[in-house]
This record gives sequence, structure tokens and C-alpha cells, in this order.
Amino acid sequence: MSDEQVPHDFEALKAAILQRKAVLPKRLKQVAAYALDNPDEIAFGTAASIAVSADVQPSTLVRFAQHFGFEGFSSLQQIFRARLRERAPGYDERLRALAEKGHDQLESGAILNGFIAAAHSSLDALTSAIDPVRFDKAVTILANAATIYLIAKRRAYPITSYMAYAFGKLKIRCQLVGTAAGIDDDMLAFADDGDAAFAVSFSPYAAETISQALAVSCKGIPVVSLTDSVFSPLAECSAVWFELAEADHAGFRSLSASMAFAMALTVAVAEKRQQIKTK
Amino acid sequence: MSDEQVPHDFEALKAAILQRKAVLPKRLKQVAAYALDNPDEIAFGTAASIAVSADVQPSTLVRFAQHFGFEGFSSLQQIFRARLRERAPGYDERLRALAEKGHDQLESGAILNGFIAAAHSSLDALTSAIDPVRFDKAVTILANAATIYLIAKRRAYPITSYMAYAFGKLKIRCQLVGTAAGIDDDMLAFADDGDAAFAVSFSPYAAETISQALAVSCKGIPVVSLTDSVFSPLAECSAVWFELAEADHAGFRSLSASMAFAMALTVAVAEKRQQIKTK
DNA sequence: CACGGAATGGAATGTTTATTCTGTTCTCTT
DNA sequence: AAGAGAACAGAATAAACATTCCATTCCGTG
Repeated sequence: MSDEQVPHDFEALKAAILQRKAVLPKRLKQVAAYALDNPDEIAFGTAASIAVSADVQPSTLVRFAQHFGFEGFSSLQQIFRARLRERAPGYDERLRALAEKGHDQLESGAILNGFIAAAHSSLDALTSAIDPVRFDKAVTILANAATIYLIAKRRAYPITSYMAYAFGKLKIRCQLVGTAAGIDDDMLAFADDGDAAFAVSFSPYAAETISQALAVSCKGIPVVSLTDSVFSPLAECSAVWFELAEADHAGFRSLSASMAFAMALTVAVAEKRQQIKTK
Repeated sequence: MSDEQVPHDFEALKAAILQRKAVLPKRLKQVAAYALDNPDEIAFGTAASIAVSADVQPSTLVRFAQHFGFEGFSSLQQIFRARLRERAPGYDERLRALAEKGHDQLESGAILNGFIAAAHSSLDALTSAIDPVRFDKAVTILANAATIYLIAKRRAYPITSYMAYAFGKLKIRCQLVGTAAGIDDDMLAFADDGDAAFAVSFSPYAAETISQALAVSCKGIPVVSLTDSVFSPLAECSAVWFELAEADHAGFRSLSASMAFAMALTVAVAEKRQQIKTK
């Protein structure tokens, strides 16, 4: 029996539970913890079965529900069920639905779907692969650079190419290395203390990218790099490096996740610069 | 009562239903259709409530379950519940979990998550926005071209830049327009019957891209284009065009979905060429 | 320390639920 | 067209269920 109105969705309920967790009696707190840890059990189980799992009496479950304004356990259970109902389906399921609908009659359509799926899973990999602390470290390095040298060839080139465009818009000085064949090394010769470099290379690693990154790092200039394997030669000469394995479709890799990463890095650097300046 | 063993996951059950759909009695077929169309209802509803929705008797549901080897309706229902239980959570929920875990202490981490989320939703938009038939049409046009001219400037440039790399690897002749400032129009002057062009431009549209695409199309060369609005001037002069609105994070857009699209288009063109050749 | 109120455990209760059973209808076969 | 067999609707039933109630325990307060 509460003063406020009853929660209508899972998020509201969660908030309500978290808010009042401290003032909840022992057994009810026990139920609260169990409910948030095992929402699926609440959704599908019976009051009796849940009671056993949570080591309380069924009546406690009813009381718990009533404490949060519900009529009884059943109406509380509806919230947990709605949560599962409304939860967006995962990629694989969505893809299956797509495949069944169109039967992938057109091969080109199947290819498109394949690349979309690959991009989704690359992004997922990105989520779990990138350590926020290291990311922040990389951002700090680049944000403090007078000029950022962007080193990439071949398949990786579009990434730095886009970053160069974005940095330009953000009024951050950068130098795109990798455009014309000859002048790269001349450009890098200007790199100095207070600068930094960002290098990208995927297997098979372009020899030039490696040698250039190495040369820069030997001059004491910090290098941040993005690559697709821990064994990458780039990792050795980098102050901070990131491993990002782009998923492939039929042997071809797109750059979707790399692009998201690059853009995040770019904007984060700009953001941090702002902070540094205003201090 | 069947000869085989009972299905123990949703996919197996679905397969079994689809396989025997033709030989199912009327009411059971009705249940089968309802079950596959409204799996959530089966998971959460009671036999009585489902019976009303599906317009059958509760006993029919039991018989249906038994037909597929289950002991009764309840054990069939378990399959539908397990499906929801095991279903991977959607992005928003995953993101929420991320946000709660790290509390987004680091601003840079929040930016990364933001771009990943934006990329995911762009990809979703891509899924539903692209008509497979039109996509196939575009593929056909480009696959039949002797040389493919890739027209893009500024933010769109990395896309064609990557396509040029991939086309090169695939031994498909293409010409990247947009590298050096002066020679673009000279390059396009070589474009002839039997060629085709692919143009990309996002708002604010680069004037050169538009004028070049227009010039090419006036020569009777088919143009396929990718843009972000139906009002784009590119749409007017294109044989086939695609609208792809990339989701933004904090005002900045990455190219994740565009990259997936570009790669799919590239590979699909290569695939179709192979087919044409072998014929 | 004793009292009062809240919280709890556990059994009783009345409802809901899946299931079974039986008479009827439909459908294919001969 | 007539009969046999399966399929079906609907009521009957028994099990499972959430809920309620009350006696007991716990805990803070005077």
C-alpha cells in the first residue's frame, strides 16, 4: 500500500524497488533482490515455484506485490511478462524472419542482409571488446596532440579519410598520411614532440603503414592504433591499441564497426579538447 | 501421437509444424497457424484465453499438443516460454545494462556507446528501407557497366573510396571521381555508353557531386545513387536511388550503415558479373 | 523489561486451470 | 449413398493455483 501510483512497466517497477530497497523488511528485500536478479523466473514461474527458489513463502510474494501497489502477485507478474513480450527480438531471429519473408529470392537481397547482419555482430563485438579506460586513454593522447597524423592504407584508408574530414570540420589539426604515394614520409618528417598519430591496419598489414607507425613511435611520438589482431605488428609500437575484428560476409568485410569506432574516437577527442581549453 | 520424438526447442517445433501442416485436420491447422503467428500469446496465455483468441475449444489445444507428441498443452507451452527466455535481449536493453554497469563514468565511453547504438539503429533502418527489387535493379545496372564511375565528395568520399578498393580487388574496372580537385571533369569526359556511375551525397549536398552526376546522366549513362533524403537533387537524375538516413549521435553521423550498404552493393555487383560471364 | 505493532510462516480457501470424457458432427471410403 | 472412422464441441472433473487468514515471531519503543 503505497502513496504513489503503481508502476506500469518494468523500468518503473525497477526504479521503485531500487528506491525503497533500504526501507524494505527483510523478507521483502529478499524477494526484491530475487526479482531483479531473476526476472524471467518471475515471468514464467508460479507463486509456489518462485517461493521455493527465492526461499520465502508464497504469501510473502503476494505481500511484496501489494507493497508496491499491485492487487496481488498475478498483476505484478504481468509486468515481468510484458517486459519479455516487448523486448525487441535479437538479430538472428530478425534475420530468420527476413529470410523467411523474402525467401531471399534475390541473391543480391541476401547479400545485403548478410552484410547488415555482419555489421550488427561486429558492433556487438565492438561493445564488449573496447575497454572504456583504454579508450579514454587514447582520447587523452590524441586530444593533447598539436597535430594528429592519420596513417592508413588500402582497406583501412577510408577510415582515416573520414576522420580527416571530421577533424577538419571540428577544427582539429590533422594530417592524412596515405594519399599520394611519395610524399608520405616527407609529411611524417614534420611530426614532432607534442604531436600524436593514429594508425589503422588490418591483416594483411600494409608494410608502409607498419613502417611509418614504427618510425613515428621511434621519434617518441605516441601512436594510437586500430587493428584486427593482438598479433598485429602495430600493437608493438603503439602507446594504446585496439583490437577490432570486423565480421565478414562471404569472405568480405565491411567497415561498419570500424567507422562507428572512428567516429566515436573523433568526437570524443573533440569533446576532450573542449574540456582542456576551458580549464 | 507421432512416430518421431517430441521437439524440445522452438525451432524444432516450428519445423515439425511446417512439415505436417498440409496433413493437419482443420482445427489443428488453425491452431498451428495461430501458434506460429502469435507465439507470445501461447507463451503467456492460459489455455482458455488462447482458445478464445484462436477461436477453438481449449480441448483442441490439448489435442494439438498431443498430436505433436507432448503430454498436454502445458508441456507444449514450455517450448514457447523457453523461446522467450533464451531470446537475446535487444539493443536498448543491452545499452541500458551497459550504462548501468559503467554508469558511463567516462564521457568518452558514453560517446562510443552512443555511436554504437546509432549504428545499430541505422542498420535497422537500412533493413527496412531498402527494397530488394530496386537493389537488384541497381546491381544489374552496375554489373553491366564496362567502367563504374564512383562520384562522391567530403563526407561521402570514404564510401566510394572503399568501393574503389574493393572493386579493384574484385577486378572490376572503376574510376574514383573526387580525389584531386581539377581532373574530375576530365575523367568523367571519358565516360561513355556501356558505362555506369554510382553517386553518393548527403545533405548538405556537395555541388560538384550533383553537377557531375547530372552531367553523366545527361550523356545517357545510368546513375545509381545513395542519398539521405527523397528531396535530394541526386534522386532526380538517377536511374535508381536509395534513401538511407544514418542515425546521429550528438549531431554527428558515422557511416556504418552506408558502409554496409556499399559493401553489399559491391559484392553483389561482382556476384552478378560472375553470373553474366558464365552464361 | 514489558508492551505494541509490524512482519512472517503456514495452513485453509475459493478460484482458476488443464485435462478428460462423451455425445455429436464431419469426412472420406467403399 | 451409407457406413466407419476420425475430428470436434462442450460440459464435467480433478489438479494447481493465488490468495486470505490467523497464530506466532520478531523488533523497536516507552
